[in-house]
Amino acid sequence: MTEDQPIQTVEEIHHLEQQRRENRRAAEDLGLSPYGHREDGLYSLREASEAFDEAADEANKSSLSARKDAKKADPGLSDDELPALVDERPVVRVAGRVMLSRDNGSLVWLNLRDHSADSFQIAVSKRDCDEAGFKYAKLLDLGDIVVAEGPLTKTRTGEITCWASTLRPASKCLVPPPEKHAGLTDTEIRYRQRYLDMWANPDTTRVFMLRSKLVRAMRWYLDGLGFVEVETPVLQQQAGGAAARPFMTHMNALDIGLSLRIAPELYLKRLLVGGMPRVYEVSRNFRNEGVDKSHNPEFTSMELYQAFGNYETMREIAEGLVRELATVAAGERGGSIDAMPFGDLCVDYASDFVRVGYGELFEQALGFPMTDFARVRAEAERRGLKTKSEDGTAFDDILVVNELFEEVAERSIDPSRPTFVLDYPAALSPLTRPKAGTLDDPIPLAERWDLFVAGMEIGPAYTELNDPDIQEAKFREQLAGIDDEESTFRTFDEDFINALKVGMPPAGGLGLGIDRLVMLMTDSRSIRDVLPFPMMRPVDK
RNA sequence: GGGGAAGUAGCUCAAUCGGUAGAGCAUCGGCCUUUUAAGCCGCAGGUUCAGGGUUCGAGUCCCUGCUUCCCUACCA
Repeated sequence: MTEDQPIQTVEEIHHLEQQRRENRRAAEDLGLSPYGHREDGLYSLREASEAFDEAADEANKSSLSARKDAKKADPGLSDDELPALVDERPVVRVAGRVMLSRDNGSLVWLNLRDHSADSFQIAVSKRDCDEAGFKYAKLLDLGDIVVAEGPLTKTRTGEITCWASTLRPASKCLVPPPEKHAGLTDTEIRYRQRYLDMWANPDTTRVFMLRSKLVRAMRWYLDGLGFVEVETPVLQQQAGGAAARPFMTHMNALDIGLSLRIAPELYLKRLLVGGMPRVYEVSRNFRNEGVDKSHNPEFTSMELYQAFGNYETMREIAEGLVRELATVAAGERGGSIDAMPFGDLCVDYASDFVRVGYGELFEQALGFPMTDFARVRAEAERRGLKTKSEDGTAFDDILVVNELFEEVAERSIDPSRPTFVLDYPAALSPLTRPKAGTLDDPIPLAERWDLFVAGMEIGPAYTELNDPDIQEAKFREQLAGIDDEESTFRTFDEDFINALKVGMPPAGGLGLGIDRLVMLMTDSRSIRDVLPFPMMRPVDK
């Protein structure tokens, strides 16, 4: 095995990679280290642009032309006898990936890219750059990471440029880069080789940077409200807190089956029982379900619980929090929070969010009250919705109401106005406190809301149930298969019941989908665009 | 799950009715000290996603499979 073929044989290496390996070797022969070393005091490319000094550059240029004129007038003058050379130009050392190279023979122009700037120009001239640096400029490849050092000047066309006195490699790019103008558009390569996408398409990186800022802003906001961030188990013996198929795994030491969590809810509530008054968790959840442009098998939610709060408390927090995130995003991207672009929409986060009751919205959209079950059933059948289960038994009236609601009423919400839909039927939210005064109504209500933005469900909130007997009865009810509705629990968590028996204060709970919020704030239409590494089907080779 | 589109050189894309697979960029060789997708001259680069079928002949038509994207349904 030679140094040039550590893994593959020469025949298997693409000739473009082969060429790059040869160029790397040629740089080594110049005495340059192809993979670089520690660099202190590097300027970011943006900082380098900002460090440019117009006056110093002008002074340098006029002193140069004065010397030239003097030389022309009297060619016999020695350098010492010419007017003094003035050079107060700031000198910077920068690093970046080579995006473009224009070789004019004895002068090579490079455009570098880094995290701070998409393009910054370096001039490598035979006259002013050291010999190894100049030779290296001629044999570097697009995609290489380089370090350049030199004074800042402006070219004839007015572009701020680092006029290199030295140039050296910092890392080799052995892979042929995307086309320099059209760039990388193949979505499959963009997702599978995100590192390539990120430097070819700087907007991709900007989305991830903004995502980080948004999550930090969320933590800052909640900390300011007195919430404490906690971490609860990802590996659970029974995955509860939501209705979803979990990923299963196994622990060897204890020889037990474990699930990856589908929601942090039941553990966060245990902390309330233990006496923590306000807790939240930024939680990676895992659901063994399908993949599409708004679903990834692992996704991030933020759940919070506040002792002695209720769903109204949660509404105030959610509205303030979402508006805060919009403010951060608007500040970063430019624009204002009363018209945040999302696809064809402009979403208004500045005005008070819309609040509408479930029943109210139903009646507005359908034209008759949801308690008119005969019309509900007739309308559902007219629209071809499911009104009975596989074995022919008719769905409960309330399930049919909800089918219609999701089909018609949910779609009637103005997508450009964040909207809270309040007071869901209690039958649909078995783990929620019933709304006082509605117990004897034809459709008893629960203290729950859902927040919709741009047609997406961003998250629900509840006044939580803290009566252990009712909770236990609900658990058993669902386990018995009485309720087929999907948004229900399917596990019986005995220890959680015990925790409620110990006594949980009345509380409000809130869950927000972080990925979806980031989609809204970054104008991304697919969840894959806000996840650095979305789930992809493996490719066999 | 149902429907639609796509897959051709490293990248971005062409290829008319089924008739010799092309271009630009990148690479390689040459020229060039103020370029901006630099320019000029020249060379090279292909398992047309995979497998089967029809045909004298298939990138193109048919079948199967793989992958990606879009629409639709569902979990957030």
